[in-house]
Amino acid sequence: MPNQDHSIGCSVEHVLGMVSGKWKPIILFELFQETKRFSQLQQAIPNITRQVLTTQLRELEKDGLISRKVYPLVPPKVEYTITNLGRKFKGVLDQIEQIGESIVKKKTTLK
Amino acid sequence: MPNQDHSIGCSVEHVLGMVSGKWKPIILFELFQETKRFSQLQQAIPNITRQVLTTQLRELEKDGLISRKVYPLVPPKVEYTITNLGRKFKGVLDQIEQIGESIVKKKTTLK
DNA sequence: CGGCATCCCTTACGATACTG
DNA sequence: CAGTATCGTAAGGGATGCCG
Repeated sequence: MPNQDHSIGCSVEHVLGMVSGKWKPIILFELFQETKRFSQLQQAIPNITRQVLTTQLRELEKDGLISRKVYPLVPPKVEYTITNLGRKFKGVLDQIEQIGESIVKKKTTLK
Repeated sequence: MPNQDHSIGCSVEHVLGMVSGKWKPIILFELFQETKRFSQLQQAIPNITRQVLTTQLRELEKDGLISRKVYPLVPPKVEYTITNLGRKFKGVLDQIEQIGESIVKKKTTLK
């Protein structure tokens, strides 16, 4: 059943929600570069608490955008890697970034 | 000052917020097609209350994605039109829609 | 090191009733 | 027709403390 109606809008809403967390775009930008440990993400993103970082990572993992690998060591070591699905969002976020720049540019031009 | 740090993530977050309202993508899809009246949007989007539709439209207008034209008539007539800035989001939303489809396809393949 | 449990606060969203 | 005003609820995010 091909959808012509609002199931389209519905799926868009769902996918949009996958990257709409307050810190998710930043986390993804970090992981687009390379696989990183939890502590590396904490350092790369100051102002985020462990609790919130954990939550956002869990959601990204649940939605299949990143994968989580635990090394059974003491002390613990956990690595987060972008998945193929997660990589598909790079184009989207880059476009959004460009729109952001065009808005900033327009603002400065106005003054 | 060219930004290498998180002002990038910050602007992305801001732009993302512009389209992250629960109904905003749907509203934009409607207005990508053509200028529409308030009542047309209501009919096109069942399940949305007037209050919420009004709020989302006001936010889209405030962020410059749509423009609002009031015809001083009785009964009132108000038209909403996508702006140039708003049109820039078409590519983003189309990409997101494609990702959504790829996810749905993968799910059915798994079963 | 990388969590989870708990509490709090703000915001988004929604239902309903009234109005120029 | 196209709103505003008011109220209620739920979710997202944040601060802090404990744990294997």
